[in-house]
Amino acid sequence: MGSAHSHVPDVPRESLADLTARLRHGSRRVTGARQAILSVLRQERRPLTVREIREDLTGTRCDLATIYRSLGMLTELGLVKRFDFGDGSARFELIGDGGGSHHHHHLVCNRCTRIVEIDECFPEELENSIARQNGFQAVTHRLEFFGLCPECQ
Amino acid sequence: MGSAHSHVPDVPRESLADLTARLRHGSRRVTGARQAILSVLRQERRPLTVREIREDLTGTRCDLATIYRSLGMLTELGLVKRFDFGDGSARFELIGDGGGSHHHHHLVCNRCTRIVEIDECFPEELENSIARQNGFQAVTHRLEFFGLCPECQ
DNA sequence: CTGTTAGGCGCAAACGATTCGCAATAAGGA
DNA sequence: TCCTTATTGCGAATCGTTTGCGCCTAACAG
Repeated sequence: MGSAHSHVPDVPRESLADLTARLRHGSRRVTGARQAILSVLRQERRPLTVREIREDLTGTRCDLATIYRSLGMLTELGLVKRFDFGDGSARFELIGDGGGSHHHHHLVCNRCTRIVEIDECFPEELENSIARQNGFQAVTHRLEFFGLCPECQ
Repeated sequence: MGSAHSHVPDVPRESLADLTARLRHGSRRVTGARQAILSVLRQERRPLTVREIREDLTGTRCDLATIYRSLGMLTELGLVKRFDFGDGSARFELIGDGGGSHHHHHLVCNRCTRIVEIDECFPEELENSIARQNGFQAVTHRLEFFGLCPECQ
């Protein structure tokens, strides 16, 4: 399996330029803070808390409120997705461009909070069936897995 | 206290007496506040926020801190389960005794927050496979559905 | 029934995450 | 470069939840 520490840039990641282009496209200003935040999210490809993001900011010092506001805006623009692991703080992850594998879930270690991205998903047919049975529309789901990672067992 | 002969609705619900017995069994005191809280949870068979619980308390006035502490204790004892719908406030639901309706999920309306209990679950084999693939142990999941209920469409 | 006592309770203050108001600042276009 | 206005920083405000601390009372022995 992929090593844990060394960053594995084998996955196509959008360049910062592309990201800021998407910002402009959303008629938002490309500010230092936003570039810095995007840069952090782009390097760590996993959901980060606001505090983690701030600590990862190199050089650019940035107010928490600004990070919150930026993440809110980036989420609205669809550049970022918000996850909730139930520990009281939201996490934010950069989601790839265009049609790609947007939707995914996570497997979180209960002890060390190591996070693994999971591609398996709740069966679509079953979800549709649930929606139909209850007369609901536009049904989505929130799904996360928790357990003990190999190192913590 | 010897109530409960009025027409208690449908689904088999543990009596308050049974519940308090379980409290005693956990060597916890059976106080007025706890009985009141259990009573509320027993009537509304859905995850309730702390604020909802307090508003549903009839007669017994009860401090928020007490409700939080009681729910924490009841959760530890396994009488209550905590759910998180990602709206910032935790919900608590009474879970039946022994073999009953333990594990289940919810379908929540995005507009009116109406909640439907869902019995369908993430396929166990798939979950095991995910655990195995990643070397995790004791894997569980958190799964909730969101959509628009019939009335809100 | 009464006294003892440790677990519970109410209240207020503390907390951590997130949001808001407002004046100062800096993108981006003219 | 100048101007307009989105954005930032800072402090204060919110919100849900937790905690410290005396007072109170359920549980139990006598």
